[in-house]
Amino acid sequence: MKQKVTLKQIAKELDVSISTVSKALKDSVEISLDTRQKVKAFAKLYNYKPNNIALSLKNRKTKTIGVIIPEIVHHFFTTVIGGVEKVANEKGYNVIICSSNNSFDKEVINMEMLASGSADGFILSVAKETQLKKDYHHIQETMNQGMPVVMFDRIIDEIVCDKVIIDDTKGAQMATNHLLSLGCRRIAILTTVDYISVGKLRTNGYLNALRSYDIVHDDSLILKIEDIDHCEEEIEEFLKDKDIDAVFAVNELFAVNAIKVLRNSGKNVPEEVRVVGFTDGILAKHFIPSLTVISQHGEEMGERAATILIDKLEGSDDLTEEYKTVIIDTSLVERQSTKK
Amino acid sequence: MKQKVTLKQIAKELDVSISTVSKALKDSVEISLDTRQKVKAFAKLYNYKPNNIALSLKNRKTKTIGVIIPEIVHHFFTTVIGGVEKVANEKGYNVIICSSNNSFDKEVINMEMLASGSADGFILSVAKETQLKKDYHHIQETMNQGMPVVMFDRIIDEIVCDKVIIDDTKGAQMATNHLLSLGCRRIAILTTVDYISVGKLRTNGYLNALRSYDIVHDDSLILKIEDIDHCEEEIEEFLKDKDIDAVFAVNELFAVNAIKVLRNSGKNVPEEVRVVGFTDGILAKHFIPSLTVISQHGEEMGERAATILIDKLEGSDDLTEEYKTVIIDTSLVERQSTKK
DNA sequence: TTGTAGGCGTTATCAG
DNA sequence: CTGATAACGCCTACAA
Repeated sequence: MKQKVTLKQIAKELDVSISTVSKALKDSVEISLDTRQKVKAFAKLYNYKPNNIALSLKNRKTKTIGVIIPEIVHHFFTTVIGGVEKVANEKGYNVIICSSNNSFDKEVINMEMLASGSADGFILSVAKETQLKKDYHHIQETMNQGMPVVMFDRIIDEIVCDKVIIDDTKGAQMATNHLLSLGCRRIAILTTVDYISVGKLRTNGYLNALRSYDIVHDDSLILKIEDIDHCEEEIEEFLKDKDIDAVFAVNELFAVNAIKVLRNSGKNVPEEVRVVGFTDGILAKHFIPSLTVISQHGEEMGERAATILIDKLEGSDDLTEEYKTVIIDTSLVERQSTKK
Repeated sequence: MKQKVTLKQIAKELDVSISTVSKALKDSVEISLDTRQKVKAFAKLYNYKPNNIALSLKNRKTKTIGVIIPEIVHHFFTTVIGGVEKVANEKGYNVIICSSNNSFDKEVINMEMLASGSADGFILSVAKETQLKKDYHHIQETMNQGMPVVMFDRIIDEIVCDKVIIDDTKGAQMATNHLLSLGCRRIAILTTVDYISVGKLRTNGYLNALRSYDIVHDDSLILKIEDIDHCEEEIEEFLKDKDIDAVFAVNELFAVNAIKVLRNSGKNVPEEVRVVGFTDGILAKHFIPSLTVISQHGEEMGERAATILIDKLEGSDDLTEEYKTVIIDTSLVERQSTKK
């Protein structure tokens, strides 16, 4: 079992110095054509590849991006990762992905681990627990150490850094407006508890839309779901005997469960109740009826985040004190769940 | 913007030598209690963290596992990753994930990139293209360089290494048997083209099951789908006017589309046609009717793969020439799509 | 045209 | 008890 070949070994075999080999491999004119060819042939033969670790140490950069997300088994996040990977690979960067599993502690551990030499910068969507706990020292610290951080989707207002988000409020407003424009007036919303930033914003969008139609919102039509694992029960309880003509759900799962519950109680979607969801995932596309949703364009988010991060990484270190917040457009994808 | 603190800096500040600092931080008895405390206090204050890169270089290992999968936006694979991350993190390993996007070239590039210093070993599920092309030099090479590789799910028989798979044949047989035991006799199969290893195996399982019931298989009931993006059309064309009482689909998407097509042509699932899928994902759980499927226990696969890899990484380098193939049990998850 | 030396951050060995 | 030195693999300025 042969080990990896190093410059040193090649040098010894060829009886030249290490730096000669190094230069020859870079086609430096300092080295005679003859030696160059000899070295390169030898290197190819032994399948020489420079050791990334050594390069990282020398150059004080790893050429890898750390991505930390709340859940890896989640279509939206993997879509974003797809976007990140795409531009990262184009620009010669590696991507390390860690999931915090929505745990504050795991987020901190992962971040510190990657920050101590494994990554040059971060793309981050914070854990639920972090949003609840409001403890952001780990993020602040890695930024203080000079590593750029780009947050996306679940961001933290108090932290000053680059951000890529969608306008959740506007998206929710768009969704609700769509229902209103179809004539719906008693629109229920299935949302999350307030400490989830995106849930709160989407609730606000819903309220805005109602207001713009001069409708006074009815608190009994608002369900803030605490436990996503038991959302079906919560939704069932909530929708029971409720007089509504539409549902706006802040994610796919809530939307699908709403349809299920409605159907079980004899109400058809979209004929009697229209449903709009948020996030354009697998379920939305393949469910019957297929779901009208607000698409977040996850891949684009990932691409933008990666572009910003890499620009910062490669830009002159001086003018880095500018932070931008990019807002990705959402769009309404009309499908069967709101058809006439 | 303060930079990361190094031993050197601490040493200078405290006016001691680098090695004293290093030892003090490790609580070496060589160092006086006094100095130890001083150093540690200072280190804490400046939030010193040893630089992973330097450690990697020194120790000749990175403590990270490279995972290469065909698609990141895929529930099964992310489930597996979840399992890998779980045991990796427990054992102090990092996980780098790269997707090959089912491209041979990207698989090679990613593998070489990670192999040249970024990872100590690999967990790999090969790209479609690689299976088609049958070019495995990159895998063989990284193994030759002494890096262990564990393959899972989409494996390559010709490569000798550790493997974690399910018994696809048996799983498919179980699925088909279930349909047969319910009295179905004209069972269609929606499968993939043969070069996808798992597709072929599942087809075999289907055939085995029929054989065990002394049923001669009917080629007109076998659809090998080429283009997964247009599977709905293919399925529609195929099922049109077909006299069947059950469908076995080798993945969720095929199953869901089958149900859709059947319903559109006026056949109810499960009343008139029963459907079984493979892979227990989001769709299976939430579709209406919910899908009876063969569960692959992805998380467990990931855990096993990671355990095997880490054992190999940490085991004595001598007795590494043993390779095992772990077969994870599949199980039938009964849901509505096969209910009476 | 080639080689030497120093350094990236750390640890281990050995000398003081 | 403390410190100097070498080494991990690579690169580069500066000799020779």
